[in-house]
Amino acid sequence: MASKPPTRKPLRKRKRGDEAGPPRAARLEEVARMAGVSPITVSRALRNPDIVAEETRGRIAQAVKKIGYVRNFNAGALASRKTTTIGIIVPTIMDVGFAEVVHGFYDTMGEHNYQLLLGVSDYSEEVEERLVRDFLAHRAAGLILTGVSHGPEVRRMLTSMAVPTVEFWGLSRTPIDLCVGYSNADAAYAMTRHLVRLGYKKIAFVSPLIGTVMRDNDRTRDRREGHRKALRDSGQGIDESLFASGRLDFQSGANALVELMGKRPDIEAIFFGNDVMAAGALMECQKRGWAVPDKVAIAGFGDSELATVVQPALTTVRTPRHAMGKRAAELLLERIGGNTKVPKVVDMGFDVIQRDST
Amino acid sequence: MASKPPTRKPLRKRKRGDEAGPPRAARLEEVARMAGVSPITVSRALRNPDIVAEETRGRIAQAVKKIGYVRNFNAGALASRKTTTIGIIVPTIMDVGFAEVVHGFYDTMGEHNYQLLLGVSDYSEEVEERLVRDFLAHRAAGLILTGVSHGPEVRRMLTSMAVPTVEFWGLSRTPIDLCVGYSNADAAYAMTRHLVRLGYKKIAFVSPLIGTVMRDNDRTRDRREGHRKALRDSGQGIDESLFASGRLDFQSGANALVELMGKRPDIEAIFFGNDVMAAGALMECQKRGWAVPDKVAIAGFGDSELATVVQPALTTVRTPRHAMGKRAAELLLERIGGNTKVPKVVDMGFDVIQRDST
DNA sequence: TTGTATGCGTTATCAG
DNA sequence: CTGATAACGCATACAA
Repeated sequence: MASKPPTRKPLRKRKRGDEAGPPRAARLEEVARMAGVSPITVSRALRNPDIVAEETRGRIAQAVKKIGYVRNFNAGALASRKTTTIGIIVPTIMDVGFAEVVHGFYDTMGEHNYQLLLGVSDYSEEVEERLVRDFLAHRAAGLILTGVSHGPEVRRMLTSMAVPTVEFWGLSRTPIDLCVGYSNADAAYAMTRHLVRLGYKKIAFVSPLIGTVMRDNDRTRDRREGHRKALRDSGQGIDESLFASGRLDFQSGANALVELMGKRPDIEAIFFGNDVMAAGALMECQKRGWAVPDKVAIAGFGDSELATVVQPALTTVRTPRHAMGKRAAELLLERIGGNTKVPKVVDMGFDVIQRDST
Repeated sequence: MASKPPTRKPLRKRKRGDEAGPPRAARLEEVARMAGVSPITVSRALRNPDIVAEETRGRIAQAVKKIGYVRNFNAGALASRKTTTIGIIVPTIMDVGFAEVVHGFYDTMGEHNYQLLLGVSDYSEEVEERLVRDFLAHRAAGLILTGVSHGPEVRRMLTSMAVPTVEFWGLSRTPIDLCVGYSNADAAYAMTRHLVRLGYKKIAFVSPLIGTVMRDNDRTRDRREGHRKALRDSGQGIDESLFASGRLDFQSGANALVELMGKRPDIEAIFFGNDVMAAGALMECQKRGWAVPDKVAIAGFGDSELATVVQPALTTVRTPRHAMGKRAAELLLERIGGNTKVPKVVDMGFDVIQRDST
């Protein structure tokens, strides 16, 4: 009995999915058959049309449309070990500040045909770690993280898997990979110095608290510390009764105002760590007929749209939210493209905006 | 020469990735080897721990940790033809309304270990179609779309690929698959009837416009039509000079107020199609010393946080944003789970909230 | 410019 | 409860 050449096609025993089941999506092969080419040519026509003859491309396009073929990124990712998926993690999307960064980031990445996996950490490092793990399971081409403080496991995973990563909204001396933001401490410092220059003496500070279990975070802490340093550098002592905190919303801003003025009527200015709280306080002043800035000056942080609408317009710190997102995208794209000479830490700066509330 | 049994492992010619290249992520096989089991057992231990012996599971967990193994969803998706990825498309994330729906949706889906692909359409059907195609390429397990008006190709793709889909923020008589929302027309109708009941006669309406090229959308149109119908049903004629429109932001709300009152000083109430514009108008009234609601009453739409903070508090329509997102998630989960008896259209209702601005 | 052979890392299926 | 085998649908490497 003559030995046969090794069987090349081990006759598919068609075990899977050949019965009823859900309608199976079309494959490259079917498009190829209809267009009279090989699957790899279809693959090429879809990913890089230029390298396929125009006439061939036309037949393929027709077949694709007729069959209603939709690419399978999962199969592609497996074969190429590449994805066009980016993971971004923010503490919340209910804060327009984060939404604005996501927006800036999204626009730029979208132009380059990347898709965005959105993760919301609710200010929890534990949740963040789970999200990072999930995104890595998707083999995300890159990751964007909020802030510069992350769990050790997050850092380990990202480093060991060598995933391009950008941390935003802060400046880190030891970024996981890349970092784009501004110094929250310097920004708050600048505002307090500004208030001192305007002649205010008793300057209170209100820290916004967030999360389901109310707490602050690295950015908020940095702002408070910047404020304290400014007071010291201005020769003013630190008076703990001039510090308050509250949930990051309008009502808590109003409450903080009332609480502070209640126990320290000599307060001349209040610096809120967030525009929303400052706006809440401003409206409370209006209700009570307290003159701003004559009875008490009010400053915010963030320069949200509110700031120019409230009466009087709010003095605040403008942070580069949209620009941060955009820059993060640009850096990430460079990094994914293999450029190793991108700057590790990018300082986007900030501006103190003097308006009528101080 | 004795015939050998058929070679099972056709000696991998190790063509790919065996040289330098980036650090290759660990595979199931390596974990399996270290734990002394087969890869499929590791796979099972990771996906469904209960069906693996506790002792085995322990060894596997150890190996996973030591190696730093991270699952590969792409390979898993290919093999199982399933993903835990959901695509959600909203017109923008800068509007807290959409952010709130996403939030409600995200929380519920997150609990069930789904990941979210975020798409922003910028109110464009063309962009929406591209996003749907991308999400289908990811083989998303389900899709969430804003509104009930979509391009024909979107409907075709989703139907032919039989992807569980929920349209939210509207009620459709012919949903692509499922639909959860409320009637914008009825909601606006209810508000205008309410204003009429309060005794207002000349009631203006302001339509918010959105997108990079300013335009309205099905939801905004429905609100305006609801308002018109309410006027007709109240025996009032339609006076086109009582209609205005403007970009959806504070300033445009203020502008619309000024414009309307300028040309029609007899206006008694203005119904804004969005709270943000209404709040802008309210603040403008304050600046100008116009009494609200005595000189002019103001109503909004959406019941955003602002509504209770502005002075006077804003009469508005409360829409079930968070609940819509949550319900959409629940429906989608049922649908993905194979439940075919879920309701196709879910009406979440709305509430007219009477406050001090009317 | 197009095609052939092969592997990507996992899971469904069936057998034990 | 665990394992052997065969897909899953596509893209890389190389050849033509």
